Amino acid sequence: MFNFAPVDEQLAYIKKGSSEIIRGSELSSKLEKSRASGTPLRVKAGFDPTAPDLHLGHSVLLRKLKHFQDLGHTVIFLIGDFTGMIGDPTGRSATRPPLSPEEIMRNAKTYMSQVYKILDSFKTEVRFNSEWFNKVKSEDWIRLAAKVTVSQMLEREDFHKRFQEEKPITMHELLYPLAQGYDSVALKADVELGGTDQKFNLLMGRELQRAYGQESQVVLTMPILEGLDGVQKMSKSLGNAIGIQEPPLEMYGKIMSISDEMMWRYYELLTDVQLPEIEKMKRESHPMTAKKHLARRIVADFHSADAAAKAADDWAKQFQKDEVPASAEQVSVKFGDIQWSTSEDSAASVAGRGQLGIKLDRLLVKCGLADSATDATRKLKEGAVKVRDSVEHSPRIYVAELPATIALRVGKRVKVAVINR
RNA sequence: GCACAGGUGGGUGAGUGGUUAAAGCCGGCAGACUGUAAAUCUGCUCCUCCUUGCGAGGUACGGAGGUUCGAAUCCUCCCCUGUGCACCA
Repeated sequence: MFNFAPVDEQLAYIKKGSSEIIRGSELSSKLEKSRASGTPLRVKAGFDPTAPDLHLGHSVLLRKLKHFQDLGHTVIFLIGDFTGMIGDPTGRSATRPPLSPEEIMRNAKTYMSQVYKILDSFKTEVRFNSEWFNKVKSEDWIRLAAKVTVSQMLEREDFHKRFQEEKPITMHELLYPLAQGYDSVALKADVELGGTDQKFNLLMGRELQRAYGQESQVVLTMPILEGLDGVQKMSKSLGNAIGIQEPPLEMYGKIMSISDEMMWRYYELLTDVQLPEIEKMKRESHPMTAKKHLARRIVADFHSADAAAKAADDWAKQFQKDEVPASAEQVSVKFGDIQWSTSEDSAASVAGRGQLGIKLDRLLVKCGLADSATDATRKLKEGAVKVRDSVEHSPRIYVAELPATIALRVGKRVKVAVINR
């Protein structure tokens, strides 16, 4: 039997960094009971199966789940493969095509390989909500839907707002909170974690559990981490995310690019550094030093201390010293795709010099440094492109022989093109 | 089903027959500045091609047709969204 820590110790650990606990008193009594009976609490968190690329925003929640594991409780990692068909209507409503069982399994695997960077795989119960929803009959849905009123549903901020603004709300979206709430019933969850934006759905779980004669779960919300812009929530689709699988240098660089103000929030939500220590750094450290420390710390969490040290080094080269970092991404390009040989005379003049003509705009596109040839041309005009450390305006360059290695830079981004026959 | 109001570039939102590839703002990118950033200032922000030019072409204002020398702008039909009406007659 697991020897649970005293309840107030557990409470303090759980509360740290969390946004809201509904209700604290219920959590205490659940912990009390759990400790007395030696039964771990069932702590649930649901995840969407369509977005298997986790980022630091997700890790805020995962870290809290880990805390529960540390305390000896059972974490249920719920993959919403059924609810994924609806798609949480938060924000834009885009109907998603149902995933095939194979896709779901594949996504689940990708998920877990990432999740276990934070969670303890031995203490995690992975479930899919299709497990029970596939058995639910039409009449069960009606019974379920009968438990909640329309006005209750419209209390949800997102629905309310769209209703007010005369924007579309489809029926199936209303099913989402219902389904998520029912998950808690099916799992007999004691606690459910989610972002503050999930509050409504989480509360629906409480409501439904009560309606189905269960003790209501405790709802624990975590703050939503802002992305690189420091304003909007971190999300892959907003393009302001730091993925937990990103290479060390990229991860390090992105963390360094957040604002000084945001850095403290990241400290708070993404590291185990204690608040007093954070306050001390705020007063005494140079912001850049503190940020480097943060970046290094987070990279070390997802990669290794060595990788983090190397990333720090490379970053300094790339951004501070204007050099090409050792781990700059290499892109291999076929000469045939970028050669300059359309007109006879130019080919001759090139041949005359014994050099090979390369169309820079295409090369930039191939390397992912420009969106299109037109875009590349613009960037060249702007003087944003550096080839082998010097600014290049001309759309073509020459190399003496193949294979050739060329360091390309557009703004702060650096890539190394390896050109082959 | 009927009536009314809408559907414009990544997002907002102007634009009601002709220098409109489409204002302004936001976002994004780049340059200067710097401590990586933030702030500020400046430039850019549909695609293709090249002789890189205040170049040439091609696409673009829900969809399809039409009127016109010329349409995001007018007409027709269709699709989509929202609102109201609906029963008691």
